Amino acid sequence: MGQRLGVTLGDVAVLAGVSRATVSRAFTRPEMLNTETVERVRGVAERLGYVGNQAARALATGRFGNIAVIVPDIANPFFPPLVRTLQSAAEEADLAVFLGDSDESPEREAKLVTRLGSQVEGFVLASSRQSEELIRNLARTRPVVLVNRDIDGIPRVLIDASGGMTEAVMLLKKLGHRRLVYLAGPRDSWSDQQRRATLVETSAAAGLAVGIIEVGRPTYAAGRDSVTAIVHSGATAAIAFDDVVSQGVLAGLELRGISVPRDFSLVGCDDTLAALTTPAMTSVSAAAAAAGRSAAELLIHTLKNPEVQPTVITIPTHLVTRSTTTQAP
Amino acid sequence: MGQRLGVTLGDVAVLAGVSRATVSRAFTRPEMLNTETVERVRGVAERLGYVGNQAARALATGRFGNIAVIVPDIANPFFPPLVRTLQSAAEEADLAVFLGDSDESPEREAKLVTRLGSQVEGFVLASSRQSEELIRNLARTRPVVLVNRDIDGIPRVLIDASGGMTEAVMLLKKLGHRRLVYLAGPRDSWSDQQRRATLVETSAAAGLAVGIIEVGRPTYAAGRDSVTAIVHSGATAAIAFDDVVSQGVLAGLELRGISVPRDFSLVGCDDTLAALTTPAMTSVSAAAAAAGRSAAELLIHTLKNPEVQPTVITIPTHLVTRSTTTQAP
DNA sequence: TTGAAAGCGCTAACAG
DNA sequence: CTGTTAGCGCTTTCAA
Repeated sequence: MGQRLGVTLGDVAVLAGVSRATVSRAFTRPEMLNTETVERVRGVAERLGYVGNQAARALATGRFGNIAVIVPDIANPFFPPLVRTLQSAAEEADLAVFLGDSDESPEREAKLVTRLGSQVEGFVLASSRQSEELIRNLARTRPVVLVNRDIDGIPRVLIDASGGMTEAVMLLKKLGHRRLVYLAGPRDSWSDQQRRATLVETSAAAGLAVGIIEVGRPTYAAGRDSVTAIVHSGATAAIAFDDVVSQGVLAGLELRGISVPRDFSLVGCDDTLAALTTPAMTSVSAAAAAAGRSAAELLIHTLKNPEVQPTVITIPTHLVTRSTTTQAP
Repeated sequence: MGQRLGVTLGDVAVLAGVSRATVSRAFTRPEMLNTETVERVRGVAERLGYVGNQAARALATGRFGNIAVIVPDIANPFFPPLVRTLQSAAEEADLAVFLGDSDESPEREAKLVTRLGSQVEGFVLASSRQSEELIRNLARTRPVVLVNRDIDGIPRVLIDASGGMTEAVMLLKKLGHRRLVYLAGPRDSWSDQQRRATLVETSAAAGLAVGIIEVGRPTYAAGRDSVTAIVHSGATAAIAFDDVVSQGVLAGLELRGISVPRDFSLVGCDDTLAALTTPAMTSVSAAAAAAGRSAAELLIHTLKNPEVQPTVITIPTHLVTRSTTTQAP
């Protein structure tokens, strides 16, 4: 059996000379009670250091006061700002947040979801790698908000990279580049699919050739190691899935004595690291912090109004031109 | 009253033709049961999609199956790798993890702790900004593991920067620098206190002058803005509280036309960003990922053996020499 | 405005 | 090996 581990509502009740129901109400429905009763009860509670037991409350109400955010890789610089604002917004609504890192694996993501499912009000799935079916099933159970995943009928916030990507292609064309490569990210990432598709279309429309190099998991090392393939491709400019990859490419290029932007132009994505490198990278903006806040607000709103139509919030992007793009050699 | 929101243990029980206790045991103590009973029960559970209710379990056992990790700023690149390994290790022990971001505020940290206190087994406080007293009180309640905070009697993992710092001072001396500055971080950070103290001592011993510039919250902007003070100080080399600050300084210096390392030498700390910059920064190593894993293991171990002596794990550091340190001008 | 009592879903003695 | 029973701490009808 569970053993007592702190001050309980009952303790407060006896000391305040009221019933347990009254103590409960003093916190959850003070307007039902005599003002002085509320004050007395709260005073006693304070003195005793009473902290409500969430588990018991959850059991009684069916509400947990928790949400979960799942990300593929918290070490990828895109996610920390997102998680940060998310948690901050959640805190304001008195929600605690579980963090799950799926390590880019759909299976681990699914496991996290079931593990957390029994103690959260709702989920924010950021860049979910799971199948649409699984996500739909989950969403039937409880509120789900997606970030950078586009599933009809489920509330979501999408960072629409197509704007920035298109600008990038146009810029590169104007600079005289004829042959580009896209350093593609994880295949089950919606962001990658969108970026890839935009790039292919826009390049075709602009009359530019575009090769695709799969780097898989978007890491610095993967970017650096893709340089061989880049050189092989004969391209004079590259657009990377994200800034981490892009930064790896930058390093790999320099390692080979290929100077950026003199010999080669480079565009990143997400603008997470771009301003920090030397030369500062041209990158597509991505407002991860804003996305986190929107996701939290969307979830909280859905929690309160379960019947609302699924909303989709689109965050537009643009190209931030810095020093890694210039005239084709 | 709470309303049923899913398949309960009772549902499984009737369908499997056993008591609820048996269903419970089929999951928590299968060795007590007939193998075939276990299989039958689990089969039924599976078919029904039964997922145990954590709140109820927690209420009955007093155990929650959750831990919390609190960080001052998840967007600071030191923490994501730490949180990542922490969560991964926790997952292996079937513990879910709450993430709290205190935004460098002791008050918010305290609030998070009380908010989460009623649903976690234990805490990992990373770079806690709280008073020693509060932490001691908390530790009386439930297991607490500290990261980069040195409180006697509480299990902790400390990244000991003194090794790397000392090497840095020695290197700079050898390179002919006579006057250094330390770009100091948050005052209530143990790491800062340790780095500051080491630097002052070592420099004195080495016969070098060392100025201290407070940058407060360790951000890129703060680092960049500290350059005026650096120039004023007359120093020829700087050691920064962390790589974020250091990177800001690097940018600020370049902005003023001060070339690193030609005109000025720079050492970062934590080695989070150092390898990524151009020029690559000399920095003190810091193994955040290892710290996260150790912290998780320490907490899990404490959870299982409540009576053990408080352990302290010290992670040594060293200087990683790259390109931002050279002969004094 | 307050109290009594039932119950949320699960676990753990204690019997058998 | 399995069932019965009594809670874990809280909320919420229902009555007073």
